[in-house]
Amino acid sequence: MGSARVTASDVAKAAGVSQPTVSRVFNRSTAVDPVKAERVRAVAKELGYIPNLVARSLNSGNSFRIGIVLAYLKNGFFGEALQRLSKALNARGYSVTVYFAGNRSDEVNAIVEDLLADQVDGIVLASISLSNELVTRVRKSGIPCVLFNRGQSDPDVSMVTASNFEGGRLATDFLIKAGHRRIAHLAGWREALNGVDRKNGFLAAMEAANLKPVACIDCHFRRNVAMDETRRLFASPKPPDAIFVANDHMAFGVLEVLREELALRVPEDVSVIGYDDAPMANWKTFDLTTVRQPLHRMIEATATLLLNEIQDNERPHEKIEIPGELIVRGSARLPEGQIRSALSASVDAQD
Amino acid sequence: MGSARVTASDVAKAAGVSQPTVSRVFNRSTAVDPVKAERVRAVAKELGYIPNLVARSLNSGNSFRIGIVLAYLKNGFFGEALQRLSKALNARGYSVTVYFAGNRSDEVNAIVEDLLADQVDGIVLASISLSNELVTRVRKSGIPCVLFNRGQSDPDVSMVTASNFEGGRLATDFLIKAGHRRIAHLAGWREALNGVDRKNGFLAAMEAANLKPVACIDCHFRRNVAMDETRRLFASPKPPDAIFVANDHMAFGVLEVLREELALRVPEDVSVIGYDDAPMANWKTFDLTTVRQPLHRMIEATATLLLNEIQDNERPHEKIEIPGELIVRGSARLPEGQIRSALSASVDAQD
DNA sequence: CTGAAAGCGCTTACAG
DNA sequence: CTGAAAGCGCTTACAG
Repeated sequence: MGSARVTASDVAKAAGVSQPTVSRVFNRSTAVDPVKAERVRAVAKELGYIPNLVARSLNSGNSFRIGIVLAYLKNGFFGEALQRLSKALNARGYSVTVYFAGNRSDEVNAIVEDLLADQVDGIVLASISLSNELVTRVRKSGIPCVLFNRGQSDPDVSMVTASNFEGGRLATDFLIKAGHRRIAHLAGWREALNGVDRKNGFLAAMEAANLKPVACIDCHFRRNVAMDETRRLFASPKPPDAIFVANDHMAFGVLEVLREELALRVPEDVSVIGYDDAPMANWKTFDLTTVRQPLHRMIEATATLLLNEIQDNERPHEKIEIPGELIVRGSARLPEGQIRSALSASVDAQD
Repeated sequence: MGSARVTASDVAKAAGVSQPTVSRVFNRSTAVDPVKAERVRAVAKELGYIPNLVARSLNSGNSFRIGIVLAYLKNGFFGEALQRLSKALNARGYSVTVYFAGNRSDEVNAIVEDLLADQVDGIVLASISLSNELVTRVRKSGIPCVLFNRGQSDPDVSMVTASNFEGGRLATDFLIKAGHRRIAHLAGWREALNGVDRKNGFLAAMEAANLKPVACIDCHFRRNVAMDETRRLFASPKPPDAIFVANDHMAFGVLEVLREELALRVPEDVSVIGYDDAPMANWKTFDLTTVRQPLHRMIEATATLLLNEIQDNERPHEKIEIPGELIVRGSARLPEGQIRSALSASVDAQD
């Protein structure tokens, strides 16, 4: 219970070897006589010895800890991302410490100090709404860092994003092919490349089809704003007949306004497409056609990229774009001849 | 950039004092001559010195890290809990490392080893579905530990829960007062005291009113199971006219079945009450009457309890119950004369 | 393959 | 108030 933890020296004494030999058995840096190694392992197990990672950190210079900085976790997407990232990094021998950052300048300072004090080996910046100041400060620290799902034009950082431009185009093309001509876009946040790219994909698709957007409005990725803008759109003389929304979270709000307040039918009166394929998107309540963020592959790419940079600090920065996929459900009209994905039913398994 | 980190010795040299003096300035263990202290701080700032917490850990025996063990983060409740807990502990000088535990025995072993290797000062076990084996192993490790929102009958651990029994009674009384007589309960998970207490509150309220439950079914806190059981209930000759559901996540599924599949009106045909006041409960789409978990106070209690145990390992274990609150929205009929809470509109602010 | 030695960057008695 | 010294539990050249 309160008894002092077993150390390598305790094991060494009990096994009749030197402490460094015990160390070698556990970090396999050098070959050890198999017989002795076996004995050490047996004694260690008996005594309940577990190497102290703090001590290892101090002289190896590696803490085997990764800091992940988030803005909030209400959006289920980031919760899942955190869980998967944590598992992926654990599997590679790292533990994950979380830091929640507001956007106030003093908070940014505090977070950066914490990351440095904690000696993390690498950092994942994982929320769209993290300030550029934070990114800059982290870069200056020299600690390897990857932006997850948060593009930035600055070429001097590694990042992993979904191919948001392509996704925006995919969604918009789908609406156009279904015969929609009056299409609006409720966009993300102009400060986040993420949303900007989706918007640009939307605009490109519209232009290619010679269509003018009914509207294209920055909603800051906020549900309430998207709901207000929807009300406004439908208060106008010529409302849209289709809306591409920059993420699912906002799209759920849009659906609510359309159905509950405006008594419109979806998709008969209005088609709606979201972005993310959040866990709730396949609930019958929403049945949302959306662009899936390939989370699993994004996480793997992030973990791999980060560990590569940790191993080789001189490594050039990389940008990895993971292509998305349109998940067809009931909230948007189908193009001539197209049938629904068979996907929606199978995804709910884990909840 | 790649340059070596500034150490206390560097600062000492530049400030013309000894290294321990620098240390004293930063950990305020002993008084230091104010003039020198000022000089040290100035030099430290100039050189960008930040004390290395890993080194401090090694000899102080405190890592200033807390491990929080979770099962999953899809449920927004835990995401928010994690965020708040992290902030609360950060404010007290601790960083938070996350560990995701499955229920397989080998996973449990791995997690416990990781927690020990990482030298966390304390542990929060924060998911209903964590195995008892994990709890036992953690307790045996002697590391201070608090169960968050996961009751257990074993008196030998500290825990913080909402008063689930009271909450269950509160919800059920409300239904009874509104005139319901055919009430069913879709329960949580018999292995989790959490759900069991809610169920017992339900049963107590029913008995006090001389009512027999139409049904009382274990749904494992799983949305899909709750949906299936709802279908089954309404396929029976005498279905319920009110359902108390053990958490909001399941209640959302119940509402979906009632409205979309069975074309029933809520609350005219059936009243529904959930539990948690999850962020989505106040969306018009759901408008769910529910028992709010007082998350903020639960988090504060958890942080305080844990730090108390860290400071005094001999401290007797405590169980803290935080009373809940019924949030009245549109999914349940109102008792004679009662009016809706004015709350639902004000909560959405942050999303 | 292996032990003695030095050292990672701090904290903390111990003298003064 | 402050410096010299020892030590936290490991890893890693260095000899052998």
